[in-house]
Amino acid sequence: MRSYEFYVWLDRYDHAVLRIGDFSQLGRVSVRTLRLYDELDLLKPAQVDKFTDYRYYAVDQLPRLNRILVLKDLGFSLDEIKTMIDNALPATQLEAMLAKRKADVDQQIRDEQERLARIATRMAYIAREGQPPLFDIFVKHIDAHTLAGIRATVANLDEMGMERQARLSTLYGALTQHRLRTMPQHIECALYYNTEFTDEGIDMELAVTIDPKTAGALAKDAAALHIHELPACEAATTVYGGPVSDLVQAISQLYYWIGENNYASCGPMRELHLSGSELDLRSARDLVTVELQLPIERA
Amino acid sequence: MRSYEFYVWLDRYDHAVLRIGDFSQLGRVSVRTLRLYDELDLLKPAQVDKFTDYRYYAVDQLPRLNRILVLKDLGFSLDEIKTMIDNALPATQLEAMLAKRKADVDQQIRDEQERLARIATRMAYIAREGQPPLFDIFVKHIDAHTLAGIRATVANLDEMGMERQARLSTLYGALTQHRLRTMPQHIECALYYNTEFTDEGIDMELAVTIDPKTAGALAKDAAALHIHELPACEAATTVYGGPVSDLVQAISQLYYWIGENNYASCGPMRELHLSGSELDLRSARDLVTVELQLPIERA
DNA sequence: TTGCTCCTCACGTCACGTGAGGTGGC
DNA sequence: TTGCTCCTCACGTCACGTGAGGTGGC
Repeated sequence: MRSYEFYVWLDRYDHAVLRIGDFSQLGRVSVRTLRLYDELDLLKPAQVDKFTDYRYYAVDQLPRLNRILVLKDLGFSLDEIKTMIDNALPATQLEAMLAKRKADVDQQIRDEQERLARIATRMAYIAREGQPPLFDIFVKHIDAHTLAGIRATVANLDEMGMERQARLSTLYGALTQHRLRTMPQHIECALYYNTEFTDEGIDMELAVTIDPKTAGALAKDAAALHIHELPACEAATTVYGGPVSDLVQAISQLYYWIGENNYASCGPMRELHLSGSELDLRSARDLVTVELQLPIERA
Repeated sequence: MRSYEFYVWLDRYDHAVLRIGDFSQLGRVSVRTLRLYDELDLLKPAQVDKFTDYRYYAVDQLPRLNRILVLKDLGFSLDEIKTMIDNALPATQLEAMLAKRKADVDQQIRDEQERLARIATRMAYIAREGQPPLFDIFVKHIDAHTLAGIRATVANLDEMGMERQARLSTLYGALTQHRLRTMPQHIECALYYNTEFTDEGIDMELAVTIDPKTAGALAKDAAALHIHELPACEAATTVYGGPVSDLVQAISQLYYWIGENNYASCGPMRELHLSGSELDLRSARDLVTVELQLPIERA
């Protein structure tokens, strides 16, 4: 064959040994990648020139390279691949690793599909309203809290403001009377027990978070107060900043959003007063910062 | 309210200004994250103590933080979020960005689903055979090549070896006779034109890659040779290393794999002789390294 | 000799987590 | 004064890409 006038592949790499550039082309990886795999002991060159440090690879190293690439493609890290290849793991262990990988990918697909719904919701909003949503809604985990509150039904929206301030006064009065020590960072909040948005017969509670350790004693002392545990939950939440009067928009947006994203509410909506007590409000045009939490579950 | 014996939230943060730790708890992000967002000008503290460099945040900065978190959750980078928030982009541009994001997520879901199939294939193999596959198969893009070859039908497997070596001799003879200069790294290969695996009436071609620039002249000169372009394609590929006699296992695995992963073959299978010319083989037990490429399309 | 290939650092990527080492605030 | 919180570096993450600066091979 040496007499042919064209270069036969074997002429150049007589013992089927390739320089790194040629091996990288055959294997469809970068030279940098081969150097990295060498360094990580994932794939060492068949030989290394002791004077020039040139790396030389044998063609029959391709299967090993391909095994690495396949496992990488399945989503394993180079570290995991090293374990899988070097230790010749038993089949059961390989199956376990693959099963784990499969579960992870399954989960990731579900996550991406939910993300897709959230993107679609936002796109629909902008298409409809011509601007980004005023309230950014997302799901987060809410820890359990212990509350001391006063629950009552308000006849309609007109009476809401007065009613609420009256209840709050009573609440704080009772707390003072019983010399209550709450959590250092207690938060004032309102709960809405109606299962959907309504403008009359509003069943609500005004409350503050209290130290669960004192809850037992308090329950006996202050019978007027509703002492109860608010369970931990997942909730669609948003922080509203603006005049009290427009808070209702945020609330309805929240209900709309959970519908779009395939959730259903599963508990009273919680309204946290972040910018101070509602007792300090003088007008519906006063600015407040309020966090809304709507407990949800998959519909 | 100051007279209450418990700490009211407003007592501590009189103007609803929080230290970084408290703001990070309210916003459900780490302190480190807030510092980063400060540095990136994504969310600057409402005020910074000029002596201590303490960062102080206002409660009404929560909506901005949440907007950042929501956009991050949709998959935007902090850089993109900065553009979206700072420049008050027009709705059309926001929609375009969201549409792009949606397309990306769509694609990612499809990718992950295909990955899932590949994982399942491998799991099934290991469950069935008790060991990882001998040949690692994956899909890659193959560029177009120009070939000079000799096509013939081989009656059955017994005659295969002799037939092939005879054809190859003819091929190399013709190339020599016409003083052909091929690509420096030309590769010898075999093509299988039967659309599925068969052991008789095998329609095949033995060929070498040639420089496309010389293909025209060659076609006139060497009428005995089949000069043609092998189109670019996607192919399921594997590199087989071992005795020639077991190569057939790799071939059948390849066909099995594409079925499992919902592909169909769409062209003749290509067999590249990586470890040298088939002419040098003396026995079916000789070791070879061969790359198999099976052109595919979605079934 | 001229290109071309190879070599070894070493920085950059992305969004933080995790110390180290030091200081302010109640 | 003692914890607790805050501060600023600065390294690590993961799998490479991309030069910089220098040398071997045909």
